[in-house]
Formats: sequence, structure tokens, C-alpha cells
Amino acid sequence: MAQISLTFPDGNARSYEAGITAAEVAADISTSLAKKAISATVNDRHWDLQWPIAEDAAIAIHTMKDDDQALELIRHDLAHIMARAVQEIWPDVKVTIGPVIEKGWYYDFDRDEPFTPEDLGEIEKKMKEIINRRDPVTTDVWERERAVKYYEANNEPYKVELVGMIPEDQPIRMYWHGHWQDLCRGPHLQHTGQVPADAFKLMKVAGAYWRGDSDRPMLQRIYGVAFKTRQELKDYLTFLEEAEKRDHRRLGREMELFHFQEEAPGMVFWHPNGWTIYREMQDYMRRKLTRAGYREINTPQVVDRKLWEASGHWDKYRENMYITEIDEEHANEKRINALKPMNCPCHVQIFNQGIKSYRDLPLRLAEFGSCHRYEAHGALHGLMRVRGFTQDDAHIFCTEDQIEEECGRFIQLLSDVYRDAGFSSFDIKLSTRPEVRIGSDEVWDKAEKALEKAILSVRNDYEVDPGEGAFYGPKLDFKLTDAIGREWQCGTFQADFMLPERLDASYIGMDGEKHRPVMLHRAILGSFERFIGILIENYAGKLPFWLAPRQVVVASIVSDADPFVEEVTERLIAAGLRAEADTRNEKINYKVREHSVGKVPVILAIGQKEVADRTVTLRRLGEKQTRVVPLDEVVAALTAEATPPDMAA
RNA sequence: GCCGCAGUAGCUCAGUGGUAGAGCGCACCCUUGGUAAGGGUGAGGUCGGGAGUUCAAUCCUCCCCUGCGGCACCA
Repeated sequence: MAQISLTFPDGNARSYEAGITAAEVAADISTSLAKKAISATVNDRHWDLQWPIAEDAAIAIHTMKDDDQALELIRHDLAHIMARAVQEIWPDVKVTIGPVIEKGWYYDFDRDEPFTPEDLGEIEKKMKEIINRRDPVTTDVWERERAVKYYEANNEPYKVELVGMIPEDQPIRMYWHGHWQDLCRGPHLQHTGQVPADAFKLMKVAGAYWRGDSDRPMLQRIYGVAFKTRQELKDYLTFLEEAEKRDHRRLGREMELFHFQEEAPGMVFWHPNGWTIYREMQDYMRRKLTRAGYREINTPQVVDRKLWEASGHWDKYRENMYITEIDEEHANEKRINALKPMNCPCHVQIFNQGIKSYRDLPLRLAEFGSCHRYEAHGALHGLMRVRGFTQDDAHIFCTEDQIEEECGRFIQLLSDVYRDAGFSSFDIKLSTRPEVRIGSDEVWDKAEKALEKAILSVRNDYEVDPGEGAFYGPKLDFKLTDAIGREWQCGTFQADFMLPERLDASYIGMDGEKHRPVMLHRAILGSFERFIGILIENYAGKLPFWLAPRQVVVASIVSDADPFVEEVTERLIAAGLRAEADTRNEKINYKVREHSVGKVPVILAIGQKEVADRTVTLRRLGEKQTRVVPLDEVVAALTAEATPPDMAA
């Protein structure tokens, strides 16, 4: 037998016979390691203990102490255990696939009857039973034909299809958990008893298309979460409760920010409090854009289909466009209009007015563009996905040579905005040329390089998504991370070589000839609606002072203080603050509680002492201690605090 | 759009084949109380919409609408 050399993490190497398994290597080291081992890493690949090692390699044996590997295996084995439990209870159910996902796994089943919440409890019980059986996990590689025949005989058509999808050069690997069998690339644990029986939970049932294709059958998906310990599971469930508490739909109601109703699904009714946040954000953006050299414009809501046909949107997105009908009586000619689903074609119309010179470029046209898209019912989700929304949209008309400079300026602007909104980090993704595209390779080279260079001028890390660019140009997507670690894609920067062509935009170059400009589509917030939703969730409703809809409530402790409360409130309002007086016949405890629940950042309480001294007692949201401050001082301090971040000295 | 679940007072939710209830909120009264709910009284509902079954439907059946969790989609 040939000998191979395995190098351990500590740098030591040992010689073994080729074909030795990782389990045997572990056993060679110590019996306790053999028992504790869960998997190995062999030449950077996560390796099943049972797999033979054929050649020299770097090897590391994993135990439950290695979180990454442990969690992957636990979740992956649980997927199998769950599928097995389901088939033990309902032998007719057909199995499909069950991958590991963040925090857990899912498994898709084909079953006539959907699973009920009660079924989940039963499955969970069965799973624990299986874990306690401590069945060994075994694996083998089969001939393709044998696997197909096996699955055909067992009436598992999805598995037959999966076998067929495995590339010719890949092995068909089978796994057994006890008697139960599944097609799987592995790796897995040594036996089911290695899975913690008290650190997982089945979460929900949902429909999911076979292979994610809406033309294929709808399967029943069961989601589970799993951790190494019971405590981690508990912590995660607590986290979910916390996330639910910051749900913007709930806070939107509690803080009286907005509502939705049946007559206008997916359209926001902004209440005074919510609209205050919106306006504050919009004012802020307007200042930032103006300073960054943008000119603000405004374009029609209702536009003849001819323009959408010319832009190409009619062909592709007609299903999702709101079409207007005019009462015949009042129309001389039948015209079909659409509510604009996007602003770019209208912006080109403004560019096209008059003759543009290269001296006009780059021309940056910004619009808080109100758009309507008929989104699928199932897609709507609070402010995050709506049918009527306003983009912080702008189009930069420029030359190919100006792309890089404009991209760099944009990223700078975007960084400022995210920072001011309270997001400390964001990721950038560069999507490059797809197979089907327009424009010469030369132009693509230039554009992709320009975007890349622009990113590198501000930071050194970004992700590349090859082939995921739009057919009309490469793009950047910007994802920010919120306070509880969730990612939201907000900003975008897209180079477009097509629309100027389709809508015949041109400028006169230095050479006196006509040229096509490049159009850069860009947004920072995405839509105001969604961004405000993200802000609400990020801050759990406790918005920074400059954005808080109600910044200060001045509350009387005794009714004798009411006149001074009114005076203080007027002073604050005169200073530009959003202040309200609360002189209701209620105790101060009650008022403090109510305004705390309402997320008012500052409460100023006024009783007899304050009236006598012309002071206020200041209490900040979430803090217990109070502070007595002279009136003049509090007005000055709060006014300074209310200054938006871009205006602060 | 697809799968599943849900829709009862402003909110959160209970309930029944014989047209409804709680807590909070709201209004009024008492209370002037010092930092997260003082007390009393009262008003408030075509039980999401339509059709059907039934002597009788908020409850059972069907269709539609909206919402929720996923999936698909997101110019």
C-alpha cells in the first residue's frame, strides 16, 4: 500500500496508508478523540470521518468545540433526521431536498395534505426518539444507474431527478441514518446520538416550489432551527421575540406613524408623526444632493404608453404597471397611459430638451420620484415592499470617461448618508457583464474598471457577482447592516448604455459631432418608505433626536404649572423643536409611561418648584435619572441636539 | 401569482347554530398626584364582503377581498 503524509494543525506530520479514513486517524491519536470527533477538514474541505484520504494532505479533526463545523453537521443531520421522522410517520410522503440554512435547516416534502402545527410537534417527538436510538451514520458511493433504479423502485421521483442533475464527474453519494437512506453529498456526524436532542425546534411550515421554479409543483417545507446547546436555542428564540418587538408595522401603529387599509393595498397613509420623519429625511437628502451638485426636477405621474414602449418597459413590465383609463365621454382620442413605475424615461425627456454640449456633462438630475408598481399580493410587506413609493432617484448623464469620477463621488455621498442615518457599516457588491448584453466589450471593460476603481478609492473590500449585471450595464449594490445584524440592500449605482440609445439622448462633443451619453442610475435610500421602515426597526422606534417625530413633551405635574408648561412649549416650538404640552389631568407617572411607550426622546416635567425657579426637570427616554435645567439652557441644548447631522458644526 | 393560516370594539384577544364579551384606549366625573398605568361611571360592534345550507348563520359550505408566514417576483 502507498503511504501518504498527513499534516496536523500543529505542523506535525504522520505517515499513513493511503485510503485511511479520518476516523481511523482520530483513533490513532487517541480513543477519546475518536469518540468525540465529528468530522475533519482535509485540504480545506469539510470531510466526513468515513471518507478515505487518498493522498498527502493537511488534516484537522473536529469536535463539538469547533462551532462552524459542529453547527453545520448538527443542522444537516437534523434535516435527515426530520425527513426520516416524517417518513416513519407518513410513509407515503416523498422526500426532496433539505439544506442547511442560517440558524438551522429546512426540508421540502411532497405530500397531499399540508403539515399542521400539531404535526410539527409529533415530528419533533419522533426526531428526539430517533436521536436517542443513536443509529450509526454510514455512507457509500453508488453507480448512477443503481441509484436511479433504487429511487424508482422506492417511488421517490424527486430523488431520481436529483441523481440526474449530478454532474457526470461527481460521485453519487448515499447516506444512511440507521435504515433510513438519503442521497447526500455529506459530510455527516458519526451517529444520530451526536445531535443535541434539546437544542432544536421546528419553526414553521410553508409552501415552496420544487427547485424554486414557480412552474413546478408546490412542496411543503418545514423549517427548523438548531444550536449546540439548549441555552443557545433559548437565546435565539428570545432574539426572535426582540425582533418582533421592533417590527416597523407594529411600531408604526404604536407610534402613530402610518397605516394601511384595504382600499389601497400596498399604499401608505402617512400620519403626522410618520410624515414628519419622511419630511425630515427628504429635507436632509435635498440638502445633501444640492451640495453634491445635483439639480432637482419633477416629472409627470401619468405618461403615455408610447414613452414606455420606447423605453422598453412596456414589453417587459406591463403586467406590473398601473394603466389608466379615461372615461370615453371626456376623451377625444383613446389614449392609454401608465402611472410611472420608474423615473428614468422622464429624466431623459428633460435631458433631451434643447441641445446639450459636452460642457453640460456630467448633468446630475435628481427627483424624489413617486412611482407605482403593481407588486404581487404575496410580495407586500409593510413599508418594506409597497406599491406606491418614492425613490431618492437621480440620473447622471456623462461620458464614459466620467463614470469613475461620478461613481467615486456617489460612494462618498452614500457613505455620508448611511453614517448620518446611524449605520456604521455597509457592503458593496459589483455585478459584472452578463452573457446576454448590449454594448461593446470595450465599453464594458471601461465601465467595470471604472466602478472597481471607484470602490477601491474608498475601501478595499467588495464582493463580485460575475454575470449578474443588467444587460445594459454593470452595477453596484449597497447593503447596510442594522443594529441586530440584518442586511438591507438600499443603494444602487448602475451604468446604462441602452436607454440613451433607445430614447435618443445625445450631446455635442468637443469634436462637434453628436455622441451618446452614458446614463448612471443611482439611489441611496432606495425608497423613502422602505428606508424609514429600516430606520424604525434599526432603532426599535427610538429614532435619533433630529428624526424623532415628537422630540419633546412638556408635562405638568400639577395643574398650577400649566401656564408655565405652555410657555416652555411655545419657546421650544419657536426654536424649531417639535414639542407638545401635556397638561392633561393625569399623574406624572402616567404621562411618563405613555410618552416612554410612544418613544418620545425627552420629557420635561414641570411642577411647583420648576415654576418658581423657571427650570424644567429633564428625563431622557430609557433613562431613570432626571436633571433640573434652567429654561434657557434647555432650549439652547435641545436646539443644538436637534440639528441634523449634515448641518451640525 | 403559488402553498398554508387568519380576519370579532381604535388596539390585543376570548366566545357561541338562537345577532356578543374582557383588558387597554376613548368620553365624563372625582382626584393636584414628583418620573413607566390613582379611582368611578359611560359610550362604542351589519362579528372583512357576497352567495348558499338552515325555522334561524358571527359560527357550517363556496367565492371574493385584505392581512400574516414562506415560495416565486422586485425595471
